Amino acid sequence: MSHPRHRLDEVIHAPVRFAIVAALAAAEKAEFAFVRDTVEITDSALSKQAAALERAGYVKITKGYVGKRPRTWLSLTSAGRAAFAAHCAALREIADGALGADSGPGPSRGR
Amino acid sequence: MSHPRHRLDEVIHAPVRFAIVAALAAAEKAEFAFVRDTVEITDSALSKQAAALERAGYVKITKGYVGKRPRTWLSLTSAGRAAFAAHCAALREIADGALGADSGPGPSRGR
DNA sequence: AAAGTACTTGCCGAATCGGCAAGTACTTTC
DNA sequence: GAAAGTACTTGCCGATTCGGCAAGTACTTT
Repeated sequence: MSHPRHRLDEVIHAPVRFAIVAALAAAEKAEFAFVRDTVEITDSALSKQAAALERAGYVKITKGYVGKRPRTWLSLTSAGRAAFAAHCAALREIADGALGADSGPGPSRGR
Repeated sequence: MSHPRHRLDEVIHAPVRFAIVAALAAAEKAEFAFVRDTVEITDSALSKQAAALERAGYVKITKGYVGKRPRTWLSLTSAGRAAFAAHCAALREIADGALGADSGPGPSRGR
């Protein structure tokens, strides 16, 4: 007795964050600039959303240097990976129909 | 040169509306109360979201009577069905990785 | 006449999002 | 060594959105 929509993760649902998490899920670890270019977002927005994802415990932000220049890397935590998987599963459940929620097919089925 | 996230339909993306549209996609035509119970939402919220979907041209709202009692039915328009399909496709593209966005696999690939 | 059914609408406060611009901490260039 | 550039970060701001609650509408049933 619970529609899969309730299992959607609000943090991951936002289009931008969904894209970021998906990009990270595929990449294992990615540079800030790479994610920014992939998702097509401004520095500012990525910085904010990444911080939000970190706050949620879904992303780990690592800072370091490449040569003498500062770099930031983003990677999913295991919690983030799990949340993403769960979110996708919920999305699929919803998309594949609310079938099974009621008795079955056929329109105009009152209660 | 465009991340699939840009193809997400804002009207459909909202969790509640996504659930409503999905329910309708599976049902062909459904009673207001059926959708409300399936999606687990209040009358007020469904009424508002359904109106929004109608404004977007995605849902058709039909009113009539069953015996002497008023009833409202919701159904997807063809535009709604198409938008839903497109939205799901974009969702999948994103979820299946931003692969193909850049040159290929491998982490730490700068620009 | 009062109550109930089946929604609809207005009001409201809370939360979110992105752009823009300034800030930080270094490094490189002139 | 002062100015400029790199790589983000943060604050401010206006716009939009969403849901709950409660009152309203139009009928019908008790």
